Amino acid sequence: MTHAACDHDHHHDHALDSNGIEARLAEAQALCLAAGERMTAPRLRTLELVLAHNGPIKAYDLIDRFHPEGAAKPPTVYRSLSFLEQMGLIHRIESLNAFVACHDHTESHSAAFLLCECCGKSEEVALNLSGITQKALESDFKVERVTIEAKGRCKACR
Amino acid sequence: MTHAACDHDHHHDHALDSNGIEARLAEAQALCLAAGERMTAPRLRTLELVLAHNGPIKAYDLIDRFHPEGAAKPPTVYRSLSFLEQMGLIHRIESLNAFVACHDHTESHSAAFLLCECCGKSEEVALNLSGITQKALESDFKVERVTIEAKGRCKACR
DNA sequence: TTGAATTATGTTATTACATAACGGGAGTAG
DNA sequence: CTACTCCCGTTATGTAATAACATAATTCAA
Repeated sequence: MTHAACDHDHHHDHALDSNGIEARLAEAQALCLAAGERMTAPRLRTLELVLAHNGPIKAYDLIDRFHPEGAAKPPTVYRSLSFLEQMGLIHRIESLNAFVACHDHTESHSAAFLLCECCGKSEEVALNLSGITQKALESDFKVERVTIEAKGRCKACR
Repeated sequence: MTHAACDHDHHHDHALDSNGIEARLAEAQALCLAAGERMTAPRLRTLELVLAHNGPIKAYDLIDRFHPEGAAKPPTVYRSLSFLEQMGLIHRIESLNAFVACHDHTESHSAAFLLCECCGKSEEVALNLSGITQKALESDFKVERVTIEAKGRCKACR
């Protein structure tokens, strides 16, 4: 982790082990199958790298890690990321220019994120959108997507 | 406006006239004076351009417009933008990589934005943060800043 | 099962967004 | 006056994302 604005260690990890990743990849494949979409090799590889990283990861880090030796070309990864995002398998974090695996497949698509500026990890929380929905209504504004990102310090980094 | 994903016109404007801009610039100068900060020429020019634009504007558009002839250097504008943001005079819109003048000097710094994908304009709304605050509390997460951006269609573009 | 349409990938190049680093000048406190 | 701090101009580079076009894989209908 290259985030350290502090001196403590950042090993309060929940990283998925390889079994966990395999399981998530299998779920993702099933989901695509059900949706009539193709989970191709580069898409799967991209998702694997996102899952393996413990927190939001940058597109160019994915590009660097994509092949055992040498980097991928940017469009390969960016196209995969777009697809995965459309499928609801990952989220883009706007305020970080980064991507994180979706951890809440259940809900009505509007997640919020708690982003630790110290350790770089994120927590996805389901949020009631009533506030912004109400304001939009008052302005006769039709909301399509909502981005909610809170930056600060997580429990372990306080 | 180069946003048109539609064919109607986008002249539902509230652009400030030059008097309005002058007034806002004077306010800004007063605010800096009160804060013991310097409102220098490049900062004032940057703010002027942001105010003159009717909606979020990109840094490189500011760079292009900075001088009557020829562009400014990026650091000139980015430094000014940082300063203006710290002073609460402008907001950065994360999901657009763009900047907009702050329209609500009164409140406890957490604005939300309604961003029209059709005409490119934004509306700043004051929002109660109870939802995310509550979630953060549950996770023992210390929130520093919150980004809330809703994309969709404004009243005039429905 | 062949071939046309669609969808996805590979590749090159470019565009867009943002900051590092350094030298110099203007304001200011001792 | 001078040391200090803050800000600016400039060059260079770093980082993020997409345009455009060629090729390959998959699908589906005839």
